[in-house]
Amino acid sequence: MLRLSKLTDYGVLLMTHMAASDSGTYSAVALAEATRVPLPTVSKVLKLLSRQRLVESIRGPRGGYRLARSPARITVGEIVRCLEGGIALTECSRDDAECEQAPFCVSGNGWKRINAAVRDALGTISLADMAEPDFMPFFRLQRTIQVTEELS
Amino acid sequence: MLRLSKLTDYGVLLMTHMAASDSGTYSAVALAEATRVPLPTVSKVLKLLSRQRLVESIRGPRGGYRLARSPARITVGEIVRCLEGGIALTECSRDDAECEQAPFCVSGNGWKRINAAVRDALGTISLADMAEPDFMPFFRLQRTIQVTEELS
DNA sequence: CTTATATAGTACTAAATTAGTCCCATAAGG
DNA sequence: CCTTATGGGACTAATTTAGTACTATATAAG
Ligand code: FES
Ligand code: FES
Repeated sequence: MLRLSKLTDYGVLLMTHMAASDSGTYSAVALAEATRVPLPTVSKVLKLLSRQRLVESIRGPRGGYRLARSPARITVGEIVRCLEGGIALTECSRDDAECEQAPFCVSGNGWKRINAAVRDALGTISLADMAEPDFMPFFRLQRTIQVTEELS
Repeated sequence: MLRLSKLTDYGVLLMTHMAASDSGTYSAVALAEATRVPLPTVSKVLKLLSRQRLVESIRGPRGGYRLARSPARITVGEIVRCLEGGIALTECSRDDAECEQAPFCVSGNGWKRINAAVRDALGTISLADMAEPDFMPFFRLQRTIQVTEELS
């Protein structure tokens, strides 16, 4: 299904929640209740997010998590990359490791290009966009103008 | 990793091979040898592709598989949809089934939009593009022009 | 009509990945 | 201190995916 893991789904959900109602910091418990995601899982996801500094953590009583940057400056792509460990549709398109059957393969660069397109799509949508209920993405048009200028 | 299944990878690989050297029909055995993918697996993939009429099958001696349409008219997106059973990054974004935690969820439409972007990216790249070794995707530029015109 | 070749369908097993939970360590406020 | 909260890691269960095998069906050639 070309699916993201549930962990990633949760991650975006949690962060979007934080972006939507910005009451400063949230404890894992509070987020679990608000989103109906099981607490241990919420905890796990936030820990992962905090390692890559997508959220900041405050320990101790009155502690919790808060977004590390403003929602507009955090992209869905970053969250995906953090929780999935990269964005690569196929082995061949990973930046490291070469595919074992490269010598017999004609597809070569195609996948790399497709990946770039997907990364681009994910990298253009911010948490602020996700939190906006009637979000209509004109991101594609923005790109358009940009590229068109380059063209001429 | 936001990965496609290996089956999908194989599918694209096999069909790209058929697109590149169009010697009519290929038997599963021939394709397995050419691509170094294990025969039973090749067989499985081709069967799946044939059900959705992405390849045509000819039974009996001198039989095999061939592309159902010209390479330029088959998109990578179609192959992915066939072998992954759809293109949906999250539960919420599937056309059917509603996500169970929709009532508590703020992300709402965001995923649908992201999916549309990904689908768009996959649907714009054809087998002919994949088979082209030095494929430089101007697909985005093509879109650009298109959209720009609409803009005015 | 018989035989060899090749796909169709399906069922099954094994492997890998992912999800989810738990425990203990650490930090900080009251 | 003692309570609250995160940090890290390890572990188990569940799900998904990969791969294989077997039987049935179609067809071309002799
Ligand atoms: S299949 Fe990996 S390089 Fe093409
Ligand atoms: S998490 Fe499913 S609708 Fe938002």
